[in-house]
Amino acid sequence: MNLNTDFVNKLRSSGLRPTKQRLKICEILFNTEKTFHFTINDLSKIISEKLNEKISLATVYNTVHAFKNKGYLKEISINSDKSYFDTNTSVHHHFFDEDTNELIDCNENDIDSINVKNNITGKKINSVEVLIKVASDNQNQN
Amino acid sequence: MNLNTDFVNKLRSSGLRPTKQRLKICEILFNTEKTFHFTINDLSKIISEKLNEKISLATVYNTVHAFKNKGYLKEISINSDKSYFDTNTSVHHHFFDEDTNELIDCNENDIDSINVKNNITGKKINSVEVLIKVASDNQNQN
DNA sequence: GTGTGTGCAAAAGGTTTGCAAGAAA
DNA sequence: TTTCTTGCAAACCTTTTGCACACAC
Repeated sequence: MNLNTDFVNKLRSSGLRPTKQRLKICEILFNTEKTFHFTINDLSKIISEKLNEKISLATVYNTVHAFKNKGYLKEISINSDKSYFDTNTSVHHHFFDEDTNELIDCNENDIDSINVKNNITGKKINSVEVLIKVASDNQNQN
Repeated sequence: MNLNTDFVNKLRSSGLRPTKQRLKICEILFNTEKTFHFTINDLSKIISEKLNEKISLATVYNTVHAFKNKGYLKEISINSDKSYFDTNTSVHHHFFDEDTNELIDCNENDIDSINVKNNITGKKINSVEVLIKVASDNQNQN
């Protein structure tokens, strides 16, 4: 299977050993045309549903963090009880639907690129994220 | 004391009973010239240091959430293990220093106002927040 | 064989909840 | 006296840790 070889190379090239578990997680995360958002919990469920085997939670956490550090995943800044990750690592922004807790990608043209005119001295900008919180039009939040 | 009366009115006008605990928390949060950022834990510490009495954690959580729902506080979207709140409820953006976990207000002129050209159908935009993550210039984040 | 990765269970940390006692209306 | 609020402890949930075993090289 070519894909598997691709993933093996991908992992190897970034110094991660291509273990069975990591390859399975690669398949789930990167073997789709569309990118998507997930929480660790989501991913854990997908693993146990799609594959008929279980990967330890600790390993899922390890792997996701390793992938994030290697730049294969992006963590999204939302104030939530859980962490959201994105398989789309390009610069883009998000809508967050407060009714459903759903994250939706912004199209590139939906927002002009952000120009940060002043930065903190001595620091380098790692990322600029825009989060647009939306909710049902007729909802009166307390 | 006038301030106290102000806070009593503020609370009453939004349907919150002006209890001793809520008034104390008002004093800490709103009786300063400068706005500031805090976590529940920060606030709890300030309470036990500044006042010589203790307010139960549950009450602090209750109060902060009540204030947030009434629009007296803003919750800031950061991906962090804790929630950050802001006594500055006007529209503004933030730097987040990943070295120190410090939140810093953007000046209004640092970023042009964001124009969201397309919204999700049937939803209303509640907020548009920009988070600029910065870190030390010579840091190599593995 | 050596070093890295996995899995389990336990621990940690922030937040929420249930309920009885207390305070405001 | 009725309703809202407080306080405590326990519960909850996500995430991290320690350690023994297994796997990759």
